[in-house]
Amino acid sequence: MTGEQYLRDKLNQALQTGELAQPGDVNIILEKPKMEEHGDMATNVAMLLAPRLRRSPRDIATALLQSLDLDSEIVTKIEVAGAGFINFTFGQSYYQKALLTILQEGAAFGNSSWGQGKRIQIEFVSANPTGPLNVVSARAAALGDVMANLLRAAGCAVEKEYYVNDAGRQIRLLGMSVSARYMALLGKTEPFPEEGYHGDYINDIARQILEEHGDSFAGLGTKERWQALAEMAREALLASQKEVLSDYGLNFDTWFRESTLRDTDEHLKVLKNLQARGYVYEADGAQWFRSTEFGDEKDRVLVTSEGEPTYFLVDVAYHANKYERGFEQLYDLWGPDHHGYIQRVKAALLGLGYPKDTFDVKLIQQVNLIRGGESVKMSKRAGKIIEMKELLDEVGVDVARYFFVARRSQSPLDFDMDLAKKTSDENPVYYVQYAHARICNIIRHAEESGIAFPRNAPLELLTDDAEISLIKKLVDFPNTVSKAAQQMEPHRIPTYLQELAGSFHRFYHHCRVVSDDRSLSEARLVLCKSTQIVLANGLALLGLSAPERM
RNA sequence: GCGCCCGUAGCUCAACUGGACAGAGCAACGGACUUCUAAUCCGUAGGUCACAGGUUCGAAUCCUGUCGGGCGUACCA
Repeated sequence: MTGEQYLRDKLNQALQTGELAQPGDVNIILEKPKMEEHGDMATNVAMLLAPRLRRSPRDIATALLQSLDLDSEIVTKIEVAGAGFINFTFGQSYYQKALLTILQEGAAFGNSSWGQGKRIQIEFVSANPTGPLNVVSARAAALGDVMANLLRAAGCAVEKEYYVNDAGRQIRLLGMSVSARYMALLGKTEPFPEEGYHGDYINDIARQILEEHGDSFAGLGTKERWQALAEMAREALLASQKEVLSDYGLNFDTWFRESTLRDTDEHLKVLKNLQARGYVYEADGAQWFRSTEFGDEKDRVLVTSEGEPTYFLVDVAYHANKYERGFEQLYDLWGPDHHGYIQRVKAALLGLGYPKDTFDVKLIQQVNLIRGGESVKMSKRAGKIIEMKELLDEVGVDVARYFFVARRSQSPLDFDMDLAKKTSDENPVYYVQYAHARICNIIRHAEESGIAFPRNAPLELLTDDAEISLIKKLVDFPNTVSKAAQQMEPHRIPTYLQELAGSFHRFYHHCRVVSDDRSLSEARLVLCKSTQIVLANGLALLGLSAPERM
């Protein structure tokens, strides 16, 4: 049991039995004070009760302490401070023993059961298979993967999904684009589509198809050629997307194809469902959804006047399909240019009767690549994009993932290529990894010096400030992980790891681990091992390697 | 015009969702390698939390307005 849980239980007990007994629930907030003088854990519960009890916060705090029954081994100091905070200080033995929990739980340390096995699906990247993945996809990929890891650690049953838009207009354009290039390679002219794809990769694909299949497509009718080439190009691009993501350490549980919805007319069933519920009307020859009834700005078209189902309708069917597969909570990660689209999807899902607040969209803000102090302009239309693969080749997987995850996802990100490429102290990734490698080295050195890892180390010897503050940081890990999961804020993990690594490096310089004092060496080895576990667990959540040597 | 996101140290970002004196890294300056890795550590300096009101015991955080930056506002996907 963590110290926080212990205090929470005791406070609840005091609030139910003592003179301050409360009829209603009191939401007790316990948190780690910023300043060390304020102890290890503080609560503002007295201030929250003050208006209800019509007594001063300090007065309530004092009374509360009377009915609070705490083990003096665990909590060594309690005080009422400031406007009415109650500050608790844990004893050194509490912290020393906490190390045993870390060793015991190992790779599971940091996990919690908060999610209670809730079935969650998180869908991200989902780029059209009409081109290579770009750096924005790389950011979404890192964030989605880490969010999934966090939710899993918090006890949810999470699946990662990639939605493949393998049907519709953009695929037709892809086929026409490739076809134009293919014919050009054969010396024949075919007009390039107005809104076609201009990137060099289109040419590469055309050339590859020519090499593998010769000129056999030239003899087909135009439409047949377009379709055949569209399919081949689509599958080739999809395969290369999968490859890049896999190199990135990201493997999706499901690749869901839009065509499976269209093939089974699932979008039409959804349309009927919405009609049956009275949310569809006809105007100007099109079928409209009354999304304004659910707070959207205007109603939205489901079927065009030409009789074509809109992307929106298929997308609604897709999300309905997710629910039908048994997921209780859906998350999508979208680019900032789609924010206007959120409301209408939510509206449609409510219209279909799915529970409120079970579908949420996290917007991932754009990525600004900085090279030589200047931002690199990207233009999709001109085919000038920075490919994810280029980025990974240049800076490596660990650095890329770390940089993307270290910032709040809703803030635009300046990605400094020059900084990312530096293998020096300016680069924060190595700071954390170095701490891990350093510990591995200490443990190796201890073994060489004849000190095996101790079964029962005298942990009470760990009393130095540097040692205790390192342990405090370690003990905070589970709390950090579950907060990050609950708020869907991956950036908390890099921030935490940065601080933990700092605590460790400070300890390293202040306290020699392997020394003539065998007992002390053993105790410090346990501290090192515990730190190693937490660093490794944290790096694993981020999908980064935990190097044993650097 | 309307809607969403953002504005914190010279730069890149935190601040546990309303808590106590706003913290890190980089850059600058000054120190520490005969030691378990100096990819490290110690110290100095750096702030009107964009601005103005409001809400309350208490605001970087909530509400209103203003100013800046980004994005969106299709019977496209």
